Amino acid sequence: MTGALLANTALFRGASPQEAEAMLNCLGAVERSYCKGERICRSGDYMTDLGMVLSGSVLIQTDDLWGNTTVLDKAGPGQIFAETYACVPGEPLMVDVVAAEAARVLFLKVERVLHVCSHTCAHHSKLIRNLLLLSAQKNLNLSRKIFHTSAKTIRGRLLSYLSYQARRSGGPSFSIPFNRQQLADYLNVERSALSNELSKMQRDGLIRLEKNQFTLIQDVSGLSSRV
Amino acid sequence: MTGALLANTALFRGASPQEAEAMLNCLGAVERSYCKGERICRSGDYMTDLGMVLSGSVLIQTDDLWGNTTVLDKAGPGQIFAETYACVPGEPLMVDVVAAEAARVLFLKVERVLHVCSHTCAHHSKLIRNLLLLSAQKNLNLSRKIFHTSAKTIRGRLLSYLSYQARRSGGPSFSIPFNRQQLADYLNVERSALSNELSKMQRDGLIRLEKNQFTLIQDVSGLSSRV
DNA sequence: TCCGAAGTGTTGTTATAACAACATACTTGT
DNA sequence: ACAAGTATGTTGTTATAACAACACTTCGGA
Repeated sequence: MTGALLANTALFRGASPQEAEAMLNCLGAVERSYCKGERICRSGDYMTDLGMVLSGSVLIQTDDLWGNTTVLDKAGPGQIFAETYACVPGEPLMVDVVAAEAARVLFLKVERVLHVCSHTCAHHSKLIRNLLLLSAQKNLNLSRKIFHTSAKTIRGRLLSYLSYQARRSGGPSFSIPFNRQQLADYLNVERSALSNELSKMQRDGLIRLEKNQFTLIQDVSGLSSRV
Repeated sequence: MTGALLANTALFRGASPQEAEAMLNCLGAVERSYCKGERICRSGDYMTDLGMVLSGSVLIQTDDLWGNTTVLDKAGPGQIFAETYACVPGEPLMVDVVAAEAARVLFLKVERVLHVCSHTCAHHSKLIRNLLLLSAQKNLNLSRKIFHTSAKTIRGRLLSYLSYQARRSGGPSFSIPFNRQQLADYLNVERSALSNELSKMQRDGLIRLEKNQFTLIQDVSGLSSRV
């Protein structure tokens, strides 16, 4: 029954529902259920398994030195978490994982994922490639975030981010997947300061915006080519 | 002759020099030489190969919207670069790679790395695991940098970074692998402001420092446990 | 239709970091 | 031992973002 769900995940992509389900044995799969708010992994834990959300959702969060909790990420059905830590033995978890709502989680032993057991597991090697792909993609996302937050000013960060979105959309007009608060969090700035700067940029004729729809004006001749 | 070098790299770890060299055929290896300053990869390129530095060194750098060049990383003999992009088809390079000095670079087709060719390649599957490990490690490094630069104040960033270093060293005294400028770059702040804040923190009795040797005072009772 | 909640924009004040400029170490080669 | 260069710390000024407080808009129920 979980096979159908698994076959649709990025991790098991390429396997049929039957094949996916059949692999679970090799992978030391264990399923657990959690109540809303329950802690699934705790900062400092050493992970030997990666987690895959089967139902509900989990939050990846961290408490800073002063006890403020920040949500870093959210994983829903079919998405995996803690896989990075599980892949690097001896590296303690730097975050907490808690259930955002009632959730079922499947834990897979990374050791078993990485070492092809026998020829009965047809898609095992595809599984490893999928995991590498996920890791590389996460890598790029992290790099991009660092890239977009490296500018000192809010305007600089916005231009970096918006230029990227424009390039990715293939034109000067595009919409972004964040609301203002989320964009502020992503760029690591204050929401109200962000709103303020967006207004100024519109007044300065750099952009036009309507809700989440942006247009980059003045394709800053000569600048846009490289960045 | 390159076998001995290869066998010592993180990517080929586990293979003997002979085995490593023998694998090069399967991997579509091509060696290229570059003069100092020569551009090896250009922002926007689509990578099908990962690069491994055989000799010399290369810089991973980026030009921002205003043309300022920032060095993001440096790769020396045995280290690889652009592997993340090569692992995610269709994702254009966001950085430039240039030779920091005269350099020889080995390019390996990621497609060939990921797909085990035949049983003659004994360590091919180990190679994939090595690549995944490298990717996961890079991931953690990026996450840590984001983590340490998420605080709004310089002091907050320093406390985050220094607490981590203390935890990792297993005690309140430790030395760091950065000079002031490098630390400032890492934390994304101004060098002189960093120096200033370090002095203040010492005056405030939070830390003691002597060159790159730090001691965290007042193991901030109650706070340290989680972070 | 009205209410409340969430999202967004605006403004003024305050805290903070960037910046510039310089003084003081500390290296390193000759 | 000296000079030149690099690294680091110090200070005052200025630019900028955080913060707080509020007005305005959507939007989705009740």
